[in-house]
Amino acid sequence: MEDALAERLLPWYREHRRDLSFRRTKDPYAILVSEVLLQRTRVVSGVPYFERFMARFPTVVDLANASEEQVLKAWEGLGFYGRARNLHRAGKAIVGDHSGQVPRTFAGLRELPGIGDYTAGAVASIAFGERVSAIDGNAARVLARVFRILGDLTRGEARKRLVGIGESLVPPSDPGAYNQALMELGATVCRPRTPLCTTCPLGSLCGAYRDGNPERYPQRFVRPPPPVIRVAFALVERKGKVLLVRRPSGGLLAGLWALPGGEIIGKTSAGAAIRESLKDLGVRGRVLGVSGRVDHTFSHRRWTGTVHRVRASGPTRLGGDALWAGPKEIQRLPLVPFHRRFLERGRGDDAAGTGTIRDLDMGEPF
DNA sequence: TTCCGGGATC
DNA sequence: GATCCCGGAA
Repeated sequence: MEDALAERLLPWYREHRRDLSFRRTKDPYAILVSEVLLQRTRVVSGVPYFERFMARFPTVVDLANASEEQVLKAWEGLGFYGRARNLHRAGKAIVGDHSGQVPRTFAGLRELPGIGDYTAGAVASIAFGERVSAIDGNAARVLARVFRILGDLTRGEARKRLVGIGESLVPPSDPGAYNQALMELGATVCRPRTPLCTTCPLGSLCGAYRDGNPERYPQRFVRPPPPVIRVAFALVERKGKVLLVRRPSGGLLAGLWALPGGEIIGKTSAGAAIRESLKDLGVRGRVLGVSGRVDHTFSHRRWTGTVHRVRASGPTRLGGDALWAGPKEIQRLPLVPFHRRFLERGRGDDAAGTGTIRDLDMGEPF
């Protein structure tokens, strides 16, 4: 079985692999970028980001010299923004501690921020030919089916079995192609639902296929629906500019610029919540009405609520984490993706279809 | 509209 | 064990 898998996988891969830009490079830095960028991200949605990222930061020195804001801007829309910050830190470490050379071993790569077992294995095998495994979700699904691994593949005994089997199968020659082949098979043939077993190069090497129940693997576990959290944001206008605040450097949407506002605690009204957050920023004004709705689901919580137009009055002195943004800044800054549409729609009259929010003290100046 | 899949960190 | 997003499929 050991060699049989690789022997079937490699010819299949040469024939069927998708022609993707990140597969055309041998530059270890580019491979590292692509692997971080594809963490928890589908290949098709990651590719345009990869191309833009490499155009923007062609070398690790360019990345290391960039500001965190510039890196975040290139990441805007991809999600899991901690990845961007970690990749930036990794770039600085490569330049600062490794003479600008990407570490050539699994162990060396594993030390970099944002590089876990998967990414270290992928870069070590693909860029440097080290015989290590790289088991992403696609590869895990293939192995779970071939070897009929039951249980939760992310932890415990099932995880151990998966990793043990995965490591034992990596061939000494071209482990990078082998790892990519396994992942590619999972992505395109051994799909989560309705796998294309009739065209699979593994055929009856696969235990689940022989049993006639490939979809039984890997086992799925119920994911409880995320808690719904009320939010309210303010679209504050003054002299054609809009008020933005920088989100904290840790946590949700870390480091992105956003409309002021956020989660609402308890029974506070949306209007009151907005007045409160603007008061904290030293901004005075009046809430005019609702200009849109937010309904956005993250990994672990769901935001639902409203965006309110606010007319600011009087002068304001803003700190470093707040600014009045004109069109130029709106274009240049990394923004919360689902806030951007409110800014680009411009001054937007109170949108129809959002329903009228009855907030009796709405128009009060504050 | 809901569901689901895809790694790392602390 | 809890935190961190998005887009395509259903």
